[in-house]
Amino acid sequence: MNELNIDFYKQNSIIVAKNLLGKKIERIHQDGTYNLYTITATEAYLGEEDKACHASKGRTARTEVMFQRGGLIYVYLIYGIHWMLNIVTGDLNSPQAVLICGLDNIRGSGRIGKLLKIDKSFYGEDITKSNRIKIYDAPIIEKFDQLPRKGINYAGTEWINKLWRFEANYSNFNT
DNA sequence: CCAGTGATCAGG
DNA sequence: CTGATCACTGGA
Repeated sequence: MNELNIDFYKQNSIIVAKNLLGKKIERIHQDGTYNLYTITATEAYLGEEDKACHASKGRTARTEVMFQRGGLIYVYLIYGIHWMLNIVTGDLNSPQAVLICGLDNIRGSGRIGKLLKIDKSFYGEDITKSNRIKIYDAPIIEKFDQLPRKGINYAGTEWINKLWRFEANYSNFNT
C-alpha cells in the first residue's frame, strides 16, 4: 500500500474530504501493535471566510497549523472531553482542514479520537512522515452522501447549509 | 432533554 | 486573572 503524499493534501479541503472516503488509516501503537481502518465519513472546513472553520477567528496558537501547508495534523480538545482529528489541506496561508468523522462503521468525530488514542502530542505532526499514524491510498469511492456539517449552528445559515459532510455507504465495505 | 469537562481566547 | 464558548457523546 502506498501512503498518500503532500500533493494529495495540498488540494482544497472539499476535494480532499471526498477523496479520503475509502482510504485506509493506520494507527501504530508504542507496543508495536497496530490497527487499520477505512475512512467512511469526513467534513471539510474551508478558509477564513467559512464561519464554521476555526481559522475564521484568525491566526491563533490553536489555528496556526491550519495556515501551514496541507499534510499536517490539526488536533484539539472539544467540550473538555473529545479529541478531534483533522488533516490540514491546501497550500501555505490558505487555512483549511478535513475532520475525520467516521471509520468503518463507527460514526462520530469524538469517537474517532478515542478509538485512535489521539491527544495534543499529534498537533502539527506531518502525517506523510509520522511513524504512528499513516493514511494509505485506496480506490476512490464514487457513491457517497453529502450532508450539512454537524455541531456548527453558531456559524450562520450560509455556512450551515453547505453540504460539506461526506459519508460513504457502509455497504461499500466489509465491516 | 442536558451534564460533563478543560483548553482556548478575548477582555479587564 | 476571569468567564464564555465549544467541528461531542451518552445517559436520563
